[in-house]
Amino acid sequence: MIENSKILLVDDEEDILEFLSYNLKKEGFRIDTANNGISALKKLEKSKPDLIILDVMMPEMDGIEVCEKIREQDNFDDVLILFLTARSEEYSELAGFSAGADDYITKPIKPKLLVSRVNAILKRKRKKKNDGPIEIGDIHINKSNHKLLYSGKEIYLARKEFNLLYYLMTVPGKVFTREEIISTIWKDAVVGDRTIDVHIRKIREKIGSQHIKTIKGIGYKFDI
Amino acid sequence: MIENSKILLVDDEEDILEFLSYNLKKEGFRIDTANNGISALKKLEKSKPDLIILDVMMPEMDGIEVCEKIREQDNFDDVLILFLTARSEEYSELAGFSAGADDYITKPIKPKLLVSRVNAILKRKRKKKNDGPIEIGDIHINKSNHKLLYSGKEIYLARKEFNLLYYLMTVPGKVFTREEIISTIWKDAVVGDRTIDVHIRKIREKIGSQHIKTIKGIGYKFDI
DNA sequence: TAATTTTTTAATAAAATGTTAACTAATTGT
DNA sequence: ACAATTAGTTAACATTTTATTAAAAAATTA
Repeated sequence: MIENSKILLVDDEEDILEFLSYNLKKEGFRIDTANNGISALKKLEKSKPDLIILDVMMPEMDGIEVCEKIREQDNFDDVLILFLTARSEEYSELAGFSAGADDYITKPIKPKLLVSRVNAILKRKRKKKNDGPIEIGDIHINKSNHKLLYSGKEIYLARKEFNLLYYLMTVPGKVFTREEIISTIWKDAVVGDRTIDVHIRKIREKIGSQHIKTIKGIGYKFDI
Repeated sequence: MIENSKILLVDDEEDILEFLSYNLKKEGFRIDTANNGISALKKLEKSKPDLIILDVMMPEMDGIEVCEKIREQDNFDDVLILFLTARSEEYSELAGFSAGADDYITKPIKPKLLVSRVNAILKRKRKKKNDGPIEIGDIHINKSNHKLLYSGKEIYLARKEFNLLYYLMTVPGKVFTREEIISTIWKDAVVGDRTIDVHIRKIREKIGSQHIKTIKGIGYKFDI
């Protein structure tokens, strides 16, 4: 998926467009280019990029302005925007973020860094979606800092345990089938049914079994 | 810090409260709401938000007035205030700033822009506040003179070590993922994961390992 | 430029986590 | 009640992730 992502490059300097293009194409990205803000805004509709790499310094319409214009539109809410800035322009970091940028890279651009940043940002996009903190009764679970509070005290869960409990807590009361659980917690691995049981057991060991109910023949649910 | 920030939303329209709430919770913010100025002022004390998002147009007491009332109080000097205004109300921008607002967003609200504004404004606050010295228990770290005091005696850390420790200490208790660490400490180079381990080890060598905890599969945190 | 320090990497050891298999216990349908 | 099915438990084993070295590379200082 990441390799197939489409990227729109916007810069007034042809050299830089080529440099970026070359390095990103090599990684398997699909590339469109524009050499000014106006043209970028026009191309958006057709190109439907996943990510826009935008030079801050451009004549006529600067990157910040282009970014704001994009964010004003309804249909490009989730396009990612990455700024290119000169190293010195400290100011543009904050200005860029408040205009709605997702990240920035400083020039001079190092190919390796560019690629890893682009990969990271695209990966993050798909991950983010649903991982806000959840508070149910006495249990607070927070994915962003991997913390579980149970009656106010912190309890450590290993990663799989944590993800499993978090998943069950996303919809309290709903019975998650084993199939559902496996297909979200074990995205790219094949595991046996007993494996889930073992993890459930470990969770129960730590937070008691009053909240996690077994629905025999179906699956598990988190109950208040 | 940013992910865990608490935000108080104040609007008389239930729809908007819900819309804001949904989009900000998704990003990991803790949310409180109030549907008028009076109630907001009451909730302030208990809620202790980092940021207040305030609709300008509300019946009875408008946002400007609420903002002024907040700024009159002593204990909410550093709470951030962000206004929601209709696009047309040019006037309210000025009035808002002179009432003590930190930024404003025009309706209709674009989720992506909202989130990035909120992040930007919180980041700005943190930068201002937190580039200074941090004291946690026995450890004093000061970026401006690159000094670390541990139980009163000075300990020398190389630059990367220092920056890494400082970064972890900005939000004690928060687990920083390797990704987060790399994208802030290694802004301008691509390094392998083992590199972090080595730096962590060197820090532990100097200040002991009771404070810096490994959360396997996730990252590291500084604990009191 | 040489010397020194810092940073990164690579190889390997250690530790924690994750999975399975074999067995037991509980529940369900007949 | 009794078989059949499903879940729970445990400990061994496999896998993944981190810790530790030492040494190479890069950056800094003298």
